[in-house]
Amino acid sequence: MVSHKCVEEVGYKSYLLPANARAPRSARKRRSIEKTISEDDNMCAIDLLATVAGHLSFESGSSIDKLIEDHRVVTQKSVKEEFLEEEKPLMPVALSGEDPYQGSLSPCGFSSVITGKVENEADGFSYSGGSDACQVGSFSEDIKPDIDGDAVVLDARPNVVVSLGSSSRTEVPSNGNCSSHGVRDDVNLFSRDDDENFSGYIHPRVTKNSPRTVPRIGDRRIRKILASRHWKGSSRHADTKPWRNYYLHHQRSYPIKKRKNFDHISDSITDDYRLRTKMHRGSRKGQGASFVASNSHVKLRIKSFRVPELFIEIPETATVGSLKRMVMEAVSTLLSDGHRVGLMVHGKKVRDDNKTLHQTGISQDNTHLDSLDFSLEPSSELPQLLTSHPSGHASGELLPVCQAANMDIVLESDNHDSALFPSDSLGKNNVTEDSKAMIPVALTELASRPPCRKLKRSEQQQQQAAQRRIRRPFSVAEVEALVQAVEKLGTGRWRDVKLCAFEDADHRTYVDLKDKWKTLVHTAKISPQQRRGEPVPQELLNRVLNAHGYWTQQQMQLQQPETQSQTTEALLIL
DNA sequence: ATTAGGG
DNA sequence: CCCTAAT
Repeated sequence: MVSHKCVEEVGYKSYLLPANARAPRSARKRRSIEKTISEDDNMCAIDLLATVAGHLSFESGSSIDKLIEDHRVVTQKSVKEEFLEEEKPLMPVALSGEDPYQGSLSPCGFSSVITGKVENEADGFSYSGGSDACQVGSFSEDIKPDIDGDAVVLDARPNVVVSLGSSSRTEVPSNGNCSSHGVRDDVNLFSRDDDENFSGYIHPRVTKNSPRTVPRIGDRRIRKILASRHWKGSSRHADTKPWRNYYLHHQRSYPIKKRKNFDHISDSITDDYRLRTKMHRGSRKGQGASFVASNSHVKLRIKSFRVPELFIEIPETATVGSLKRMVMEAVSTLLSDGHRVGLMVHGKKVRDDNKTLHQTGISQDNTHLDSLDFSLEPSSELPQLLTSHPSGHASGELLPVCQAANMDIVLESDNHDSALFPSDSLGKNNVTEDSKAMIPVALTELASRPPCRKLKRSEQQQQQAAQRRIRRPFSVAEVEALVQAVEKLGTGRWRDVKLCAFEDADHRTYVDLKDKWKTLVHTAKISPQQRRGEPVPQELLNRVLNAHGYWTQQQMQLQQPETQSQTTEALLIL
């Protein structure tokens, strides 16, 4: 969140000498930006997903390592907002833009639902949210996790599609029109590579000067980093109340636990691989492999992940790109924070984890498979409706959150990589045999294995070494706030800049601000054609240049004895 | 804990 | 963004 509280104090292009504002550090307010959290809890959901997805995707020769490695990998298909009138009071969206400071996003629902669909037709790829694709981004990095032991290497490109359903459904769809006598083996999540990176979205506190274009955020360097870097870090920027963050203006960071995820992928895939190896030798990578049906296994294709009731509040002056990023972050958070998987058969929850699939009615030769639903549920915490006022102060206050827009977010897995799936395996001829299942492990483990097992110490250490904060491009509003703060405070007092303009933006450290200023200065110096990401208004860049020039000069003069007249003169000029 | 600068 | 050295 960007605050402009220092703006009023100084006019445009007015600068203060550094000596003025510097307060003794002892007197400065301290804020604890980072909180500790149980790593295990935090990673439950994503670990689980990693496990599930790992199984599913590996089985079919693809991988979702990219998704797991960074769940921003999403393509948004269509967006439609619907607001429930019955749901009470407040207008869910600040359409007027008059109070852009209160924009927030929060999931309203208690649980999210993953809908498992069993499909056997090639047309199962149809989307539920309409046909007008609206891509907003994805990854393009080629991540190849190295897996020990069986040395399984994945290099497929996951393509995950997230869409906002065109209808607000509160019930778990049961996919009735999908015949279920057979299932394909192409349970896949893979990321569409459209050269647009994602990261969490920071809700702009000020939106009147919003950019006019859909932002393009790209940091190709990430590619290199992701591929080669050995990440280190700790459990910083964790938060046990993920949803609260949305009401706190997305101030928290959600580090991507890459290594951790890889570990789990490795584990699950390794297990899977071993299991499968027993059945079919020689199909290590699964690519193009024609799977031989095996008895008493259920093969499932999870087509969509349903995440109902994400609450999004955003000024109408915000950009489409902003909205997309908000949704993106919401989905990311949903995927990454402590959730467990629930299972429903024909709409009934299956609570007994010890039941066999067969006992539950999940078997290769029945018709229950078409109404098998997986749901994401909060794993431990109480309903994640904790929030706080937009002012960002008192935390833990309860707000009537559920007044809102009722939007469905469907995370649909899809597969367009025909190379991985020979056409004959997609055709109808193999239906019967396909129905006899591959994916032997995934479902079983979903139902029985504790998704979050205790990690060995070595694993934990590895996980801890995987922290990297998600990339959160500065919005124009944030840049504006930063520029104004620096105009006022100078370039050497990032802590004060933080306090002045980003006090409520916990995810923006003074180092971040310093770095951003650095890049801003650079951006301002290069030609517009070379700039990437959401375009920063030239006017802002000019101010960046001005301020930068001024303060660097100021710094010079501080080193060399300065005269009073010089100082005064500088002030007058600026 | 901050600052400054390279990676 | 991360990492480090130096305050």
